[in-house]
Amino acid sequence: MLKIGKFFENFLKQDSLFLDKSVLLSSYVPEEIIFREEQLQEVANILAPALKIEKPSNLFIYGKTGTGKTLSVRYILKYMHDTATSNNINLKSIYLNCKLKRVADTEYRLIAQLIKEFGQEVPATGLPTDEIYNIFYSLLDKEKQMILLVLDEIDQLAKKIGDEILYNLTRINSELKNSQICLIGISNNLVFSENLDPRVKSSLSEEEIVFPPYNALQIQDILRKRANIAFKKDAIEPGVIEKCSAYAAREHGDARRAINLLRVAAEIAERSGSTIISICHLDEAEQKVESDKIINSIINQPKQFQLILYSILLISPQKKFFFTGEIYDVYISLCKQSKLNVLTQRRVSDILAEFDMLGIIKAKIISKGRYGRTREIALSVDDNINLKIKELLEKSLHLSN
DNA sequence: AGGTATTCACATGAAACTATTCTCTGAGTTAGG
DNA sequence: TAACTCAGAGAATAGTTTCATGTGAATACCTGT
Repeated sequence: MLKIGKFFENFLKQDSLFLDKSVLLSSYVPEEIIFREEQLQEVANILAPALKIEKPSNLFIYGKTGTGKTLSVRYILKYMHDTATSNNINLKSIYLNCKLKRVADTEYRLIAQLIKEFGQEVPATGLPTDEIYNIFYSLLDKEKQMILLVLDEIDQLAKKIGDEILYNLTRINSELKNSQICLIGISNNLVFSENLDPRVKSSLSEEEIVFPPYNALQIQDILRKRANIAFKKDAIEPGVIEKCSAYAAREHGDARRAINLLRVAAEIAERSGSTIISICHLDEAEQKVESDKIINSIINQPKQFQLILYSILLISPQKKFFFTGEIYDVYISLCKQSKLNVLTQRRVSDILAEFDMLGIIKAKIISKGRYGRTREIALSVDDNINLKIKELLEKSLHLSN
């Protein structure tokens, strides 16, 4: 029996730290949600009329990432759904995440996705948008029903394609005879509705609820609660939970991040054969989470993006800050070398802005007075990740030296 | 010295273009009656 | 004549280019002392 065989043997023998890993995944909905009783009650109050097929007020929920918005809504919807089915009420709830690429990030696709929820398929392209609307309307109006439509990360949708679609959605009700639809918007962006068309704003946010961030103590409790279900007893070294929540609280009370961190730490601990999750595993996890996030976002980028990033990496050892023009020059020569076609500076500028959004670089727009205005760019990852990325890019772009 | 005006090197916006994928429609073609 | 094929028109979308306009402050250029 060879090494690998032995490895699997050991793997089987070694008992897992986990009792139930799914508890630490973001899809998990806990039995009870702590520190959100108030908000839950409010949401419930607002949506309750739906059970009597009376249209509830449209609802708008704000809060930063990891404050339990999505979780709470899903929780409420689940209970409403249960109540509805046991009382034979025709209530349907649809949850859509508007950020998901190729699912609900355009007007056409959003409606197409809704149609799909009603069990019909429409082609992904080829039909005019109003045709899609018509199909949707007739589908909706076939029977008397109440529909709760949850649009998660609705700010992304509005940012990308404008607020016209939201206006259309709010007006659906006046087109329908039998059904009624209630919109529940969820947004990470606290000022999102400020720059919305006033008509949309008033009808969309008839009710508003804000989810405040958790503080470090609350995150600790949340983590403990999950950890109790997820891990065996005494699998966690004291102090780990505290530190984990401190990481998350430092951001802005992002509970999802904290839970994720804990899961990764546990995985690392398990892989290293440890029977306990210790602080050092947590530190390692933090690094891994960070670098995974960045590396993942890079390998999914198209070639041109990668080439531009590679240009940045080429300059970066030489100085701390550099400017759009410098990167563009390097980029052009790289393009010539690898005979890719050259993008305009306009485009490169946009791509740099996207890198900034992704957190790969830190860009600040500065004015150098007589010498123009530009982005002052610095890499925001540390050197060892940096090297990894560079290797990765060289491989994927087939270039060396 | 102090105050304006210029000027650079991009940023930012809007519109238009390109290529790809897909539907729908109607003309032309084919096979069977 | 019904069924089939296939090209062409029209849509949606992503990625890009073209054209146009905006911008903050270091410098150049005045001005009056």
